Amino acid sequence: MADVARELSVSPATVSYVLNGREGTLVSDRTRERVLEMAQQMGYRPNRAAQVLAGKRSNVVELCVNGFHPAFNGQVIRAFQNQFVANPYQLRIVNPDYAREEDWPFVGNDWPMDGLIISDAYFPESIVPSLVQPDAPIVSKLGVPIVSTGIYAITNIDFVRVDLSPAIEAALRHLAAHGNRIAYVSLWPAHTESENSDQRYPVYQRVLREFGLKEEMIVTYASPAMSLRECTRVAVRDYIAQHGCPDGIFCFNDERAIATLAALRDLGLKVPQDVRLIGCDGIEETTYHYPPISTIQYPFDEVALLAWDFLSRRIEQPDLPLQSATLHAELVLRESSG
Amino acid sequence: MADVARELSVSPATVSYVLNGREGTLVSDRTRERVLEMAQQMGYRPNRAAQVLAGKRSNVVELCVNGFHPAFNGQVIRAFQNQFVANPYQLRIVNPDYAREEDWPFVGNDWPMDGLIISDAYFPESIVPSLVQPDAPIVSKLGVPIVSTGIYAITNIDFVRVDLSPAIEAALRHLAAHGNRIAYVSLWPAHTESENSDQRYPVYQRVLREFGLKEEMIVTYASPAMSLRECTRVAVRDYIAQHGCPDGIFCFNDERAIATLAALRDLGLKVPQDVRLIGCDGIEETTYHYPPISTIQYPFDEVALLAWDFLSRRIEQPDLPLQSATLHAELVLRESSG
DNA sequence: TTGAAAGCGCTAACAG
DNA sequence: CTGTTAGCGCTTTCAA
Repeated sequence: MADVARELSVSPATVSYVLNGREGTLVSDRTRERVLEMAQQMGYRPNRAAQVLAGKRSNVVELCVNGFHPAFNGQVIRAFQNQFVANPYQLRIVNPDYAREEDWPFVGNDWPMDGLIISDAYFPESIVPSLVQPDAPIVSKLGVPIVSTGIYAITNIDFVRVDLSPAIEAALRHLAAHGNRIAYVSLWPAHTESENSDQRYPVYQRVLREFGLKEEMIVTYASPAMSLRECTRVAVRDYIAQHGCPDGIFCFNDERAIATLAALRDLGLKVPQDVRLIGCDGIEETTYHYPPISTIQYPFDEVALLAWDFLSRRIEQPDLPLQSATLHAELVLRESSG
Repeated sequence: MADVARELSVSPATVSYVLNGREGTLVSDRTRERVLEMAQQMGYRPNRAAQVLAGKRSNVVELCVNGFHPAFNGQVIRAFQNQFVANPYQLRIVNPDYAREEDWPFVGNDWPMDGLIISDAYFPESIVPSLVQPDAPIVSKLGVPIVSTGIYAITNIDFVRVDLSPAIEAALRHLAAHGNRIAYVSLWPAHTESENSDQRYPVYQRVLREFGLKEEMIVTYASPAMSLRECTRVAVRDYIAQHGCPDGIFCFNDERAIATLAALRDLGLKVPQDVRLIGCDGIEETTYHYPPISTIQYPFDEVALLAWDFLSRRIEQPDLPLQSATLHAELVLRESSG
C-alpha cells in the first residue's frame, strides 16, 4: 500500500480510502482511478491480518461442525455455503474434532471472525457452553456473536433448533404398527442417554412403552480402527446373529441405517419384507440405496437461511433481543419401511 | 498481554518471551511461572493477527479442495486431517468453488498461512497456474510454498501425483473381455476432453480402439437445479432408453457410478448380469451399495502423508530441489463388475 | 535477567 | 480533496 502511494506520490491514507471504497466523493475521481489502476498493476493485495488489527471487520463467519466427512455435515456445509455466495462474508469451516485439547474451549481457531455458527453443538460436552457468558448470553466470550443450530442447539443464545420428535414418533408408530420387535440402532446404551445427548431415545422409549413392547438397543460404539459404518455393520450383524431379527429397526442416523442395510443384506434378510428400516437425517445417499431408505428429513436449507439471518442481524445490532426458531424435521417414507 | 505485564509489573516483552516458550533461560523460572499463571487466570489469548503482523509464523496450512460435499473430497480432507493431529500446524480447508470471482486467483482466502496444499487442481482453469511463478516455481506468488496433489497435480512445483491410467486400463480390459459395448459415463463430450482435463478418456479411447469397439459416451452435464447424482441418474436412464444397454459401463467417478447403479435399477436392469459396472475413486460408500461397486482406489492416506512431508520440509528449507512422487491407484474388483 | 522501542500493514480521526 | 499521525497487539533487536 505504501508502495502504491509512493509510486503515485499520494499518501497511504488516500490509497486506503479508495481501496476501501468509502462512499461520498472523499477522493477525486482522477486520483481514485490512478490508485485503482496502480494497485491492480502492482498486484496489491490487502494484508488481512493488518486490516483486522487496525480495527476493520474480518468479514469472516465461522461454521463449526464436528467432522467433515459424514454425509450429514457435508450437507450442512453445502447449505451454508449457498447462503454465502454473493455475500460479502466468507464462510470458514472449522472442525473441533481435530482441535488440540489445549485450545479448548476455543476449538483451536482464534483467527479473526465476525461471528460463529455452531451446528449441532455436540462436542466434548463442555466446549460450547463455556463459550457462552452466563450473564451476557448474546455476545460470547469470543467477543463475537454465536448462533447455535441443529438438534443439539444451545438455547440461551440465538438459535435455530430442529425438532425431530414428532417425526421420530411417527416413524416408530409406523414400525410398531407392523411388528412387535422394534430395535433402535443407537450410539450408546440406554443408561448413558441423557435428554441432552439424544433427542431420539426418549421418544423411542415412550412409544415402545405405549405399545407395550420391549426395548431393543443395538449399540454401535465407534472404534478408532474401523469406520463408523464398519462398526455399525458388524454390531448389527452380531446382534441379529445372537438375538434373531427384529421386525423394525430405527437408526440414530442415516449413516447407521446404510450400514444396517448392508448388515441385513450380509445376513440374507430382505428389507422391507423381513424387517422394516428407517433412518434419520435425510442425507441424499438414502435415495440411492436399494431399497431407498426411509428417513427423517433434516431441513438443511432452512436452517442455514435462518441462522445466517439471525447472525447477520446480530452482527449489525448486538443488542437485539434473543432470536430463535424451531423447525420440524419431516418423516419421509420410502420402500425400506414397507 | 500488556494487561498481564502491567498486573505483574514486568514488561510486555517478558510476557512475550515466556508465552512463546523461547528456549534457554532467558527468563527466570519464578517470573516465568508468575506470568504463566497470571495469563491463565486472566484468560489471555494471543491475537493471531497481531502475531502474524509482527512476523511470526501463522502455523496454518491451507488445503484447497473443490467442494466439501462430494464423498471424494470428504475422504481427502479426512486423510489430511489425520496428518495434522498432534502437529503444531492447523489445517484450514478452503473451497474455491465458492470464492468470489474478484478474489481469483487467490481463491478468496488471503488469511495468513505458511503453506498451501492444492488437491486436484481442477478449478476454473486458470487459478492454480497463475499462482505459480514461472521463473521461481518453488515459492508461489502467495509468498508461501505450494504442494500440488492428486490426479490433476501441477508438476512444476512440489507434487504428489496419482496415476490412474494402469488401473483404468485394467478396468476397461476387464469390461472389454466380457462384452462389446463399453460405455463411459463422463463429464463432458469427447471433443471437450484435453489431456489436462481427464486422465481417463485417453485410456478409454485407446483400449476401445485396441479391441475394435465403438466409443459410447454418456455425458452427464451438471445442472444448477439438480444434484450431480440426479443429473447422472437421468442422463444414464435417458441414454439407455434411447440406445439400449451397454455390456459394461466405466464411470468417471464413484458418485457417477452410484447414480448409474440407481439408473440401471430404475430400468429393471441387473448388475452385473445385464451390465457390468466400474467406478473410480474408491470412496467408502461403494462397499455399501448392492451390489458392491468395483472401483479404482485412490490412495488417500499416502497422498496426504507425502504431501505434508513435502510441504513441511519445504517450509523449513525453501530452496530444496523439487520434490515429487507418483502413486498408482489400484483396481478393486467387486460384484458389480462380475 | 529484564525493559525500551521500533515496526509489521493498515485504518480512521483530524488537520490542512 | 489530501496528508499527517496515532495506534491495533505482538515480536524482536538492542541496551541496561
